[in-house]
Amino acid sequence: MSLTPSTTLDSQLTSTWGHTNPYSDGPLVMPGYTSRLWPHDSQPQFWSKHQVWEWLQQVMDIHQIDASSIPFQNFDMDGHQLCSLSYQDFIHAAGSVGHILFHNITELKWSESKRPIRSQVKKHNPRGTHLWEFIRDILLNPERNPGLIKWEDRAEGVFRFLKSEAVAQLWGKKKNNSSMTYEKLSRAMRYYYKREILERVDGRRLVYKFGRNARGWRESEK
DNA sequence: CCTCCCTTTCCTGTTT
DNA sequence: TAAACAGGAAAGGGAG
Repeated sequence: MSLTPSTTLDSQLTSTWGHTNPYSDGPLVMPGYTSRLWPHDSQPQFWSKHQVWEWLQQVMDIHQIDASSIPFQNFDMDGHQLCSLSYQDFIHAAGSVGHILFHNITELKWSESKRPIRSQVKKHNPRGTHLWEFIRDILLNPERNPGLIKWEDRAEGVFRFLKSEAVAQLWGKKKNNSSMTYEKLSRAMRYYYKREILERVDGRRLVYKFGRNARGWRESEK
């Protein structure tokens, strides 16, 4: 087996991710999906902006609501700000979805005071983020992931891998598998065609398109 | 212990 | 020629 020299990948990842502690500042590899939690993870008032965004994605997924239903930019705030919003604030920010969000965050605040470690965000997807969700989250965090994957057609959900091996290494890191390669990652991607999580894009290398069963990637409506 | 689901690994062949 | 793409086959492994 021949692999691209790891030094190349290391430098790609290092330049992309820097040396920040992945558990301290809006990690892409989400703490809620890994086995170890730290106390603040379950306390909404201590969430970072990224964690608020992560929570939004989760609630939308759980309720099978498309991400285009609410303007995510209205929730560009940290956990402290989120927790201070009134019911009316939620309705103003998210319309009919507002009451679902308000209910959810209220429950989280409540349950936190009784079972500090468990939160409902964690319960939903204990097996961890699936590959397509991992890819989606990279795409939705351009400021944290410059140059890994890029939208080709934002509205249609078409995207292209720019640093395929770097993404594979990152995926491997999340799965604690240092031997992950794009070759193997792409096989998993191809299985998504049948499930219509991805649609085939012919003739364009490293290009994929989200399918009807992929949720949470659409641009927010204005 | 078993089953289900989602990969992961490996492979052979094809295409760009 | 190297890198991607195509899928079959089978193993891995976590969750229930």
